[in-house]
Amino acid sequence: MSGPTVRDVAQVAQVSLATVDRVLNNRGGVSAKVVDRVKAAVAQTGYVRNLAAANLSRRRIYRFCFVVPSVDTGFVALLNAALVQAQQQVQAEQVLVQILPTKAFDVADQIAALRTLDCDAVAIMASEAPEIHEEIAALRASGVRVLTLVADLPSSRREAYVGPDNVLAGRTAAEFMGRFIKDDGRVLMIAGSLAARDHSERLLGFRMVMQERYGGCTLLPAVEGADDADRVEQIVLHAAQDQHLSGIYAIGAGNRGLIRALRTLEPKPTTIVHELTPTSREALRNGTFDLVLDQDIPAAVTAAVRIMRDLTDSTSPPADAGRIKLNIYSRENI
Amino acid sequence: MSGPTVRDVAQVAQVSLATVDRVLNNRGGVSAKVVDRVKAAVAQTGYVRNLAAANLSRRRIYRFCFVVPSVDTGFVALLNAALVQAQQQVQAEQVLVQILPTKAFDVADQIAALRTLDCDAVAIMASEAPEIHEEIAALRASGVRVLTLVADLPSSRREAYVGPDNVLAGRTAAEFMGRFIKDDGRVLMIAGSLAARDHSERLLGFRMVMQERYGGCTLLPAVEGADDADRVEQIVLHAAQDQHLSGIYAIGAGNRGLIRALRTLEPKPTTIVHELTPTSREALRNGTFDLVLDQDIPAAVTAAVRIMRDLTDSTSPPADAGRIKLNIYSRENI
DNA sequence: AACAATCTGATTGACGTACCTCAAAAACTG
DNA sequence: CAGTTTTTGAGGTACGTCAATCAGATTGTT
Repeated sequence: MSGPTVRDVAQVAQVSLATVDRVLNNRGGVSAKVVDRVKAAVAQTGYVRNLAAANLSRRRIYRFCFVVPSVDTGFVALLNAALVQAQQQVQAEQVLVQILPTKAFDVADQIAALRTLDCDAVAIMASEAPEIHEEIAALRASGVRVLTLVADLPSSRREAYVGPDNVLAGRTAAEFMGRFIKDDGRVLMIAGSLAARDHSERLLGFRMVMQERYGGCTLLPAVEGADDADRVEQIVLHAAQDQHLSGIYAIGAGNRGLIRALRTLEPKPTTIVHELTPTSREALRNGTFDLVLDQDIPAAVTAAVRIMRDLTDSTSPPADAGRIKLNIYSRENI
Repeated sequence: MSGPTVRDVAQVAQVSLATVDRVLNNRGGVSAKVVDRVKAAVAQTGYVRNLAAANLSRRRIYRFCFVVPSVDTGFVALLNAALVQAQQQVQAEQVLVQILPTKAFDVADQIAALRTLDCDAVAIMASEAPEIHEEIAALRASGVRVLTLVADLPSSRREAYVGPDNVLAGRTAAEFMGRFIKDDGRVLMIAGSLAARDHSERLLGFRMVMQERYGGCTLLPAVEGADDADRVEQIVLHAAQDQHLSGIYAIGAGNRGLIRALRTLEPKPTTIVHELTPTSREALRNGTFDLVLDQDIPAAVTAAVRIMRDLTDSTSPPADAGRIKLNIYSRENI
């Protein structure tokens, strides 16, 4: 009834259980001839390792850690919620997930957090800093698998990145901006920080497509909103005071300020923002925002856990495993 | 090192292993007092059933079946590919997935297929017909769990539906159609079949939003393309021969014909279609199509398998488990 | 031919849960 | 209080794999 087991493979290959085991878990000490015979038997019988039994026997416990900044934005709240949920989902599979909050933008605190780690793999959401790179290298050296989350550190020794393609996100935003705007006017871009790699990549993509295909629009110089609502509000009001704004592309957080500013503008600029939070969802529904680009956070967490497991097992994860899809939300499909 | 086991629970609750087992798998025959004590012990120790061990011990094999029409459209091809992939993914977890192709639109053949079934649960993609409803009822009566895939049969005795919210899909299409069209002109809607529930629901949603918010556009009466390329081509050419078309919403298959027709039209109507297939992807990339709405087929298959497992285990799946997200693709994010 | 080195077989005991039996204990029944 | 029913305990086997040991067989080398 059940699928073929190692016993069946052994029988077909005409070898002992021990030998099959040696081949399957490549423990070595088996002649090439026999290896081939066993592999052929695996193919012939259609044997697939019973994961449940394997994990049980191995009694492996995966210990994973997520290092995330603790700031009060909807995005981080969603991320934490997704992490807690993942925690519960995987605990039945002997996977322990630890969440380690760090002070945002505080490199020293992040380093300290990384030093306390005791786990098989860690996913880091951190800013770009040489010290962080060094710490990642140290972790790797001590056998911990490291991946970056949401914001990549490509030049570090991290082994994988889980998050969206931010250039593509920017390009997509531009494509819709260009099609939504009827009058060719001025477009304002607000980033959280130009030093944040994810933000600058989005800007880059946005600019590329706007210039390529929607040259009628005038791109104002990009401004930093520091993910702060008040700051964002001021920026928008200032940019709109002299002349009409046709479009706003808000890359970082601080959407509450953006909404406040938009209430005073008439006609309302076409507004595209990132991350589907309760705030942006409501703004989308009532027409304040025209489009929300969202990285699917639960999907990212799931992907991260899966990659961590693959890395820990030393089975290289699929190349595109970390690419998180970009979700596009209009007022109709939230 | 490892998490708490039944043994720990038994010790804390001051009962035997057998009693813990009776409580955990509610086999009955345990006094209320003791049940409470065991449950408290579970809570106290933080015991979580080790799924690997449980499945292993149970040696449960799930046998699931997908009944899908075998027509030569990109969508069905993608569905089959997703099914084959799912097949491989879950076989390590002792889940056997069988794929049963049926002749499309041939109710007798579909009935015959359903009669041959021997499995725990089945996902059906079938047309609406009283005989199918009866057959579903018969399956349910014999203990098979039944769910519908992609196209729902809400009035049947199916226990779940996996697929997108098609009204919402139509509404979303309309939202983007309205925003993309600059001149308020005539919009053509092509369905595969008006009798197909998914298609008619999309039409409904599309019409609602167009009339509600984009009243400037004129909606032509919906036409049936029968998922056939030549037929679709004729429809478009005919609709465009007298007067300019501003927009086309293509609901079913037959996109190759649509592309052929669009080549002859100048200026090109804003075109929104369903399903991201190699054909539609290419058309999106080169600007022939403006937007593609896609139901994530792999996600649907995964969701279906998960629901089948939940149903088979008699643990009711989450209410929204079958709702498949609608993916929106522009030329930039494919 | 003797020796080492390499390969292979046979066997065993976990891992944590499910499921079953049999007997003993406790709780009711009249 | 004897008899019945319900509740609990003790113990075993099985699931498929991993990991380890030890003995035996097959090679290759001098």
